[in-house]
This record gives sequence, C-alpha cells and structure tokens, in this order.
Amino acid sequence: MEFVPFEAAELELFTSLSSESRHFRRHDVIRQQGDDVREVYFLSEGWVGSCVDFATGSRQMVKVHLPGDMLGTPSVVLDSAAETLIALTPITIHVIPASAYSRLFMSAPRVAAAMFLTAQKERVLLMDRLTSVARTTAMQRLAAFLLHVYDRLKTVENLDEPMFELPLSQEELADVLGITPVHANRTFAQLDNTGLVDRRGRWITLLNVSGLRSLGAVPDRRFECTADWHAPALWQGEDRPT
Amino acid sequence: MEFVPFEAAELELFTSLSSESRHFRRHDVIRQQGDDVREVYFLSEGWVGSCVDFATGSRQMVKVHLPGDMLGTPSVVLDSAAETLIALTPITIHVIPASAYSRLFMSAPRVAAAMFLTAQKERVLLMDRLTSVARTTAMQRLAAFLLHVYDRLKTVENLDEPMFELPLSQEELADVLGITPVHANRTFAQLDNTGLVDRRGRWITLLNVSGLRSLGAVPDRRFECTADWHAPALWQGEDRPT
DNA sequence: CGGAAATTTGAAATCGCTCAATGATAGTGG
DNA sequence: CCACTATCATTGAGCGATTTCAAATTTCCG
Repeated sequence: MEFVPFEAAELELFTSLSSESRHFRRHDVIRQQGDDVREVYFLSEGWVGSCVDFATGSRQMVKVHLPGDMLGTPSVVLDSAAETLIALTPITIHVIPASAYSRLFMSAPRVAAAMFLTAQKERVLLMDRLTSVARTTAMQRLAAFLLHVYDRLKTVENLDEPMFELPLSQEELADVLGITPVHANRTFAQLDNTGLVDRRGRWITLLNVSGLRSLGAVPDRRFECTADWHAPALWQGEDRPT
Repeated sequence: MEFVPFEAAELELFTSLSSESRHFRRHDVIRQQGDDVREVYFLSEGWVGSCVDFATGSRQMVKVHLPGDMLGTPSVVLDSAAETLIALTPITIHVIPASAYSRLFMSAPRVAAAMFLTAQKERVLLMDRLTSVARTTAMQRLAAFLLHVYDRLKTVENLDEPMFELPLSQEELADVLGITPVHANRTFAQLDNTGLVDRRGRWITLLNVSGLRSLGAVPDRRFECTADWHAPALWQGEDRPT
C-alpha cells in the first residue's frame, strides 16, 4: 500500500475482508449513481471508470481506475452512491462490505492512515484535473490525460517504453476530457499530427514525453511521504495487520 | 466535527494542537504552491481560496473555504504544497504542525476516521465541481456555486433568508467558475436578469432557490452518515479525546 | 459475410475569449 | 473634506475553440 510500509500484505488484507469476487464484461455497470451504499470494491483486474451524471443528461468520467484501486470509496459519506462505476475492460473486483472497511479505523490505525493519505492524493489529482478541464484546451487535456495514464501504468506493470493500450472508446475518452466525442476525434488526430504521440488502433506511443508534459502544463506532483514529519508517527505501533 | 459525535470539542482539539495563530488581510498569500509542507491550518475566521496554478499562467480556485475548515490538507501527501492559499477576507488561522496532525491517527482513531470521511466528502464535492465545469454553461456553474456557498453558510452561521455577502471580486469568481473575469461579469448580469437572484453590491439574494437548483443541475448530496453500517464501529471505543 | 458499433469528416452555429476602452468605487493623504 | 489614484465593474466588437447536426466510412464481432 502506498504511504505505509507493508507492500504486498494489502491484497491479502482486502481479499480477507472481501465477501466475494465478481466479474464484469466491458461496458457493464458495476454500480449505478444513486444506489444504496453498502459496499466498496477492490479492483484486481481491468480498468473501471467513475462517472458523475448531471440532471441535464451529461456525464463526466471523473476518474479512470487501474488494478489495485479501491472503487466507490467517496460514496461512503453518502446514503446513495455519488458515482456510476463502469467496466472499461473485462474486470474482476473483490466486494468489501462497508462495515468491514469502516472497522479498519479502530482495528488497524496504520491502514487507516494509508487510506486517508490515498484519499488526499485523490483530492490533489482531482484538483489538477479540474484545473486542466477549466483552463486548458482539448489538446492539452488529452496530453495531460495520456501522461497520467502512462505514469500510473508504470506503477502497476512493467513498462519499458512509453507505449500502452488505451481501452477507452473515443466516446469514453470524451467523457474523461470533458468534450464531445466528435471533438475528441479531431483533437486526437490533431495531437497525432504534432508528432508527440503515435496511434495504432488502441495502442498509443508517447513519442516525446517531455514535449507532452510541457503541452499538458500540469504541475508534476511527487507523491512520496519521505517527509520525516509523519513517518515516525505511522511507522511505530504494534498493530501490524496480518 | 462532521460524521463523528463530538461537536464543539473540535475547535478545542485543533487549537490545542496549534502552535500559534496568524492573521492575514484580504488578498494576502497564506502559503504558496510549491512551498515546503510542514503545517496545516484550521480556519477560524474569514474566507480562504485554494488555487492551483498551471505552467501556462492560468489559475483555478479549486475550493472556497469557510470558517471551521482545515486548510492545506491535500498537500500532506507531497513535499511541496499542491495549492496556493489566499485570504479572500481578513482571516484568522491556527497553525498545526503536520507532525501533530499526523499523530492523531495513532492517538485518536475516531478523529482520524472523521478526517478520512471529510476527505471523502471533499472528493465528492470536487467530482461534482469537475462535472459542473466540464459539462455546464457559465450561468449554470454560477448558479451551482451560489447554491453551494448558501448551503455551506447555513451550516456555519444562522441564515434566516437566502441572502449573504459574497466577498469575492469578479476576478476571483471567474477563478472559481473557470471562466474569464469579463465573462463572469456578463454571466452574473445575465443571471440577474432571469430574476433567480438579486445583486446589491456584494450582497446576493437567492430569489428562487429551487429554480437555481434545477438550473445548476448538480445532484443533491446528503452528506450524512446515518447509515448504520459504520456508525457502530466508530461510536464505540475508549479513546474519547478530552 | 452481415450488422452494429465506433470512427472520421463536413459545415454552420454558439459560447466564451481577447483586446480595448469607459465608468464606478473605495481607500489615502493633503 | 476633497482630490487622487488604484482597483474593480461594465460594455463593445471581433475572433477562436468547441458544439451541433448530419452523413460517410471503417472496424469489430458473431
């Protein structure tokens, strides 16, 4: 788990809390906005999108989840789910009863601290994405998004080169970027023409990573808590989870 | 504190953690994006804006803070601050060393749980704001923002009528809405003309709250953890902070 | 191979931006 | 108390990015 030093124990921990695992096909809805909140999910395989639907009928994909992510956690402060969870690829999730998730705060303070820090990290990412959508052009947002996916993929699998398969349709991509599908198409073609990226079907190659970074203009965030200030408080304690 | 039942103890708790309090005038910078993260803040008086600056020179106000809010908490996962904190009015803050804040996770699990839930709530608010900015017109965003401020003010002071003073300049308002100052002006004039709101200098009256809600189109979120599932886990425990 | 879904392209309309100027307001020092 | 100045609010005109509507083409999957 990020931020707290007990790496591989996490999957084991979450699967031990999990009552069952479920599989979904691409485009399946895992949970609908407005549904009762009784559980959260641990994504073990595949990509999932979190979408917010507005009364006007428009939809925004506020987060693209990769394996290792918890799904649906923002909704634990609500009675009815804030977001719709949609499978972007075939996926496997582990279902965690909200009550079990909640109990971690009393039984495993260091796990709780890690979950808190992860929530703060998500806030920073959302702040950056809000700024990106509010203040940059479609092409800049696309560059920023591709880089974000690339950076995240590097942490979940071994990427030698900046090349990966992006399983989103252009409509889903448009939902992420906050533009229309038609414009997503034109924008991707335009970015392609700059020579910064190469598209071969769903396979994306980032030909000029630093060029893309300066285009995207997102501040580069180093999410490490090497900071001495909170490490000592968290590293000590006898409640090491099994 | 929200979500966990020990109301007024919170100010006492945070001021006990606080090493000092500071005052700022309107427009003062409390902390700059990129500064070292050594402390978080408790806002006891006035309004503060959290802004993200992009490399292109553009700025987005990602959050408007009211009294009772913690400031700067997203940055605890970073070495250098994610956001610039700006006083929107004369303010008073209590400075809390990040180490003291962090220690709460070991010493006061229920406070930790409350902080976690607050962070999740902020995620939901950011998700809604991202959707608002990405998918609605300037006038809809303005309606949504005014309602959000109104809803929050109701919880920190006694508002009999939907009328309040909005201390933001139009430039700051534009920073919030993700538009230019010029367009903020035109948009506010336009909203004024609909009869949904009334402007008298900085004083805003919401003449038709439900009309504004349907214009803004934001899902209405009920942030209460009446849910039986996590209450039991949190209410019990012997670590009641003094 | 056939049909549905996804991608691509075109043309016109709209929203918000930019540049530029004018008016109003508030704080300051004489 | 008033003149002075800086900041803030307002308005106009033209431009640009993105949307909308509509159709053509390609890809995917059974």
